[in-house]
Amino acid sequence: MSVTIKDVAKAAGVSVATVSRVLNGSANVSEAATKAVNDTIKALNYSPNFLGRNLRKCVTNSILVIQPSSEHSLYSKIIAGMQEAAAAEGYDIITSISNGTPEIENRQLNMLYNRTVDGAVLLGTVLGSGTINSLAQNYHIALCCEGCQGADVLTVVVDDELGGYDAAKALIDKGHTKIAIISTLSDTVSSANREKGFFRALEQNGIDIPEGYVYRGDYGYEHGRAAIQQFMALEDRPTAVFAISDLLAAAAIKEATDMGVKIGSELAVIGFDDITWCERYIPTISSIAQPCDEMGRFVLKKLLENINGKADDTGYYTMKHTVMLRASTGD
Amino acid sequence: MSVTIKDVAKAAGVSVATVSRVLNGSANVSEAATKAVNDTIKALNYSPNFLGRNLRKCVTNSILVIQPSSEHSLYSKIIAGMQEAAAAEGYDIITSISNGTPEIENRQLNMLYNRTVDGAVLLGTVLGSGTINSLAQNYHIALCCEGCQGADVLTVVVDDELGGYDAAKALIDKGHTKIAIISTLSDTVSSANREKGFFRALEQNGIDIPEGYVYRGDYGYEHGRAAIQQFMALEDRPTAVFAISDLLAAAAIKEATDMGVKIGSELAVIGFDDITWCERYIPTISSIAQPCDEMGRFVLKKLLENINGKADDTGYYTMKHTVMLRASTGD
DNA sequence: GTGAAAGCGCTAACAC
DNA sequence: GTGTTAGCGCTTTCAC
Repeated sequence: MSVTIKDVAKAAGVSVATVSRVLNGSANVSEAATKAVNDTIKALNYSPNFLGRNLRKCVTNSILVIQPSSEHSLYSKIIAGMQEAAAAEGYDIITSISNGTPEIENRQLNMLYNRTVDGAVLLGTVLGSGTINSLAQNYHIALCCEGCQGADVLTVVVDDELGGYDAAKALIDKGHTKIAIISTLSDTVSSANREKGFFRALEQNGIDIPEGYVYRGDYGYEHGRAAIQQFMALEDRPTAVFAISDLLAAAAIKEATDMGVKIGSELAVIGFDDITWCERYIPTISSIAQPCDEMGRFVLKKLLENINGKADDTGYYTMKHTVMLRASTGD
Repeated sequence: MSVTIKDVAKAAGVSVATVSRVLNGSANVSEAATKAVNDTIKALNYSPNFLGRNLRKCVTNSILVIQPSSEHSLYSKIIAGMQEAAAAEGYDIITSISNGTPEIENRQLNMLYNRTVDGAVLLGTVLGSGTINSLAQNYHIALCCEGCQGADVLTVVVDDELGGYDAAKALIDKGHTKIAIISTLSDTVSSANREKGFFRALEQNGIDIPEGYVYRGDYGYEHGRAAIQQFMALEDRPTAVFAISDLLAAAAIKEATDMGVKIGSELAVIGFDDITWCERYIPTISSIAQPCDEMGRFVLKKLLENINGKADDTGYYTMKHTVMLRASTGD
């Protein structure tokens, strides 16, 4: 069917071994042979079949990245960083989308079992520590964006606690004392930590938070709207809101705007992640920016070190965020 | 290193052929043998190495999808449809991001050359017809979202011309006669067709369009803003705008809002694609919705038919859009 | 500097 | 119903 290394060898008048050597840039090949091989490769339009190569070498030079959704610019930016670091070492990144369901995520991990990839990075995984730890025993994996309590694997996340703290601090610095939070019922480490930081800042500043100022739903857009309905129905309305994700912040802004509440002056809103739409929204949304590019590059570099046996790092790394103040928190 | 089919055969007391038969659900295996094999597979925690299988069978059961960006919900939705159709036939989808640059797109096509995938779908490709046609001679590929003039390959797109027509028609039906367009200088088939449909609707309704009502830049957000600046500086301002993408529509809305122009009443805006943020934006954005899921399923089904030799379809298919009217075009 | 040959893990004739 | 074996395309040891 297609042209193989044998065809090249025959046409070039050398052995397959020599062709292979040229292909892999091996030292001991005469200049004449190298030229002959390269010429016939071009002439026959040959490209090596990686299935053969990979089978032989027991590596694939590709890394699987599983993301819950492909619509989240946070993930996109992190993956861009990964691609950069991967390319630098001759690796390919291939991505797949789990929809945030453990079944699909598990199915996609098959690529690890069947040796189609050399390792995997799980973005915002929904798997439990048991699964992850047993996985890590046989394969090279890393977590990014979302840690997993009790998982003993390479993990790279933003400092969620400090981010939550700084979000609250930004609101406090603007003079707010009636500060609400839109969080989630899910027990992800990231949201728990963002919450924790938020409450720490409030406590540290002697601000207490009435029960009605806390809304917990899930990550869906409707919950941002529902939160605002709850807050605005209170006798003593909050003047500022921290949403643990930008999507929830956008939803909150939308709902408040629809209710005639003026964002910025009457109600300050700050989100988390700094997704692309923050600066496109009306008004632009203040947020806590994750160092996406850096996180992506870092986790991939570390993972490749593990894969190549240069390290065996199961460290938990937190990276520094940036506070982005925009119109949604007023001038 | 890892457990192979041989190990399973030995442990189960059968030949590798029998194990392979069980693995592939082949008929002629006794119940006893099947049980023995399945038990040892479980006991040894065996999973087949696909590199071996794929090399032998000369197939990988995976399809590459190249997208310009992973931040565009249009692509995400289409890929979701593809994944559905692929899974139904036992295929995996793997995606990669080209950043809309031919160099990266070309590099990613290596997976086709080196037999890592059985075929590829190019979303919004930036490659020329020459490249695509020669590619199609040796590999199974399809285009989706964005056609390519002169490319003789399976193509699935929305009916851009009719979409542009209907967008203009929606504005005309609202009583507008001063209608501007934000388009692009790039020569993509999709934007050309959207424009064409737009002008056809205007002409058909006896509306002519002053030079200043046409803005052409690129797909970037800033261009939506620049367009509004151009329009609002005119003596005779337009009362409605068609933007050939939702991003440009959002930018236009943002700029107009910043200028104090009331969207909906003073200026109607309609976009194209119906990305997720259309219904989250303030105001919500009217748009022309592509039938993403259907397009994804369809193109993949067709591609797999080509791959499996059931067809050799290089057809150009256009799918029907839906007009979504929201707040940005007024009540 | 080069070639012969073994073998990576698997499937599919083919023989029984 | 089951086993033996060739071979997919490649790399790499081992001779020379």
